[in-house]
Amino acid sequence: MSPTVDIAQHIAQRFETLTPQQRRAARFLLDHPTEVALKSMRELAQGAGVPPVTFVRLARALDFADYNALRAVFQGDVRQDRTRAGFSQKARDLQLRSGGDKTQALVKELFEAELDNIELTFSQNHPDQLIAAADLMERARRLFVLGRRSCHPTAAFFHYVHRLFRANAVLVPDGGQLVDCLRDAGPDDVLLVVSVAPYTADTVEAARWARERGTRLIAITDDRLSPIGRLADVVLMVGTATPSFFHSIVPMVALAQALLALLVARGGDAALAAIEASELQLNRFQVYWTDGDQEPTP
Amino acid sequence: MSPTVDIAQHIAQRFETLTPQQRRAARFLLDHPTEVALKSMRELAQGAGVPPVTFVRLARALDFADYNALRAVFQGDVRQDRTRAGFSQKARDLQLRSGGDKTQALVKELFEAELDNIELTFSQNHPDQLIAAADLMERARRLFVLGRRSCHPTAAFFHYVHRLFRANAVLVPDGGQLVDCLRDAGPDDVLLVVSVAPYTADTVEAARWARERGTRLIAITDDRLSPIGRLADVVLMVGTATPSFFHSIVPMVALAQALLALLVARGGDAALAAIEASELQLNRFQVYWTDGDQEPTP
DNA sequence: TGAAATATGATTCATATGTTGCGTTAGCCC
DNA sequence: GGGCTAACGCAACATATGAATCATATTTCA
Repeated sequence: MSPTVDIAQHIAQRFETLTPQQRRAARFLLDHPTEVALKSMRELAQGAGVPPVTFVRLARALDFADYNALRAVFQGDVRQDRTRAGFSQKARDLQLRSGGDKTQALVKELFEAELDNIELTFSQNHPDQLIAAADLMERARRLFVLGRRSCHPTAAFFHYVHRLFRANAVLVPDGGQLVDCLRDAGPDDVLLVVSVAPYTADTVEAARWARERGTRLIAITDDRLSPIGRLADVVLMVGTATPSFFHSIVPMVALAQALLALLVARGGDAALAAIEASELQLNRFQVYWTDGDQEPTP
Repeated sequence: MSPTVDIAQHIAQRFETLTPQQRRAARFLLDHPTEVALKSMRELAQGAGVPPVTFVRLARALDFADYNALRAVFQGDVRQDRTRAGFSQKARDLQLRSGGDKTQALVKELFEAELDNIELTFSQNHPDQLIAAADLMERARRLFVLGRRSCHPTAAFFHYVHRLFRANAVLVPDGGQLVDCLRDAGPDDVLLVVSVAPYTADTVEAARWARERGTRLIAITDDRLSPIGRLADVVLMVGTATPSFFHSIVPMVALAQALLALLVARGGDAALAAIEASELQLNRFQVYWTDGDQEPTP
């Protein structure tokens, strides 16, 4: 795990306790980790739009002896990344005909952005975090799955597949009042929430509600410091960048799929048996189209 | 190792002209490029076993204005490596390899499969096909969007975003009878259908129905020869391979997003104005959460 | 060998950096 | 509104840093 994750988690945990200016500085740290390693405090301060002293206070607030100790973490990351990753770059060429067309260029960019998103998603989330999420979900009495608006499809997909091998998932509908669904959520339950900026107000509310009730929270989100990221027991990060006007949900879907795969992989025979039963049922109800030369792919 | 190559070559060329102590310092630079970027001259001097001033003299001997200019080269390398290769593939490979865990291997495979899926998707679909699909949709009176079961989230997402800039899309609900929705579909309408094997029976039916009525058909599917692929005016191909037990919907989502981006890019000012109106409306209804200390990062 | 030229490192200096102290401001509770 | 606490930022401080100076050591060549 790139250790930036550690410091990021630490910052996220303490984020509530930080003062507004310190939060601004903290955001800057996470947004520009390399600069932190390289530049001086005063330079960073200028970039972040805060006085230098804020970084000193931030370091202390995060239990570092001094600012140098904090910076040392970021410098350590740089060293590690460089020694590990080496310096070469994977040559990636989407073999689009060199049309020179603007539209073709756009399409190419769109797809490269998705590749980057997936890469980013899987580098930002150490398998241990996925495993931690799977742990929580396995032990859950009920698993509420929540995603509003553009995030709802991801939640719905997760729920659909999840129900193939386990019956305790509840999909919170996209319309209507959340509280109707979450009213009796308790400490034995888990809430999987999917949300990226801009965060829908009721999703934030739901996260707080869950937190107050002791319900464990797993968040698929784009900002550790967002209200949802801060509250979550497990944060799974996604990048949403794209040349399009609308954020990408590809990384969320990819994460959701990875979680599902993990759950089944760990669920063993019971999960497999459940899946088999689901398939039988679907076949029995003639859900799928059949043809002479066609056979149902598993 | 990319741009460090430049400085390395430069040093190699001048190496003969350097004094013995400067050579020692120069060797140290090339052996520890990351440290040069991070540490102070004095610290390096200690590590290299030369007095600090040697680095100043070395910088001048290499035609740099001062030591800072020399160090800036190394810092630039760090930045470049991190932003571009940075957290990417190779680092991740090594990370995962170091664990040796089976679960980690699974996670790695899952993500690599998605990368392959995206690449495959974009190599299988020439931009012209996306453009053809966009053409059809633009001219459509109504645009029916259909996806059953696991493909429904993709359809729903497409519909949600599409409605932000155009009002003529109709999402066929996942439950219930298709015919209720498509009854009056005609030759001026377009049906966007998302379906991969195993094909749900009613999706196939819907495709036939549309075809009979003269409704144009755009298919996001995994097989050109499937009943849906055969009937479609435009086929957009997706790969769905994954080590998971369930097929991946990531490529469909990526395609859907690409289509949306194309539609907006071609929609011009009208589309942008519609999006703006949508945003205003959402803000007005206070859909999104707002925070005081939040500010747009530069 | 001896003188000139070069190389080297200790010392010093001006500046940059991280930190501290203190006065001011802003928010909050009674 | 008044009193209180927390937050903030300016200015001063001690230290660290890069560079200049100069004396000494080493090399070079007659």
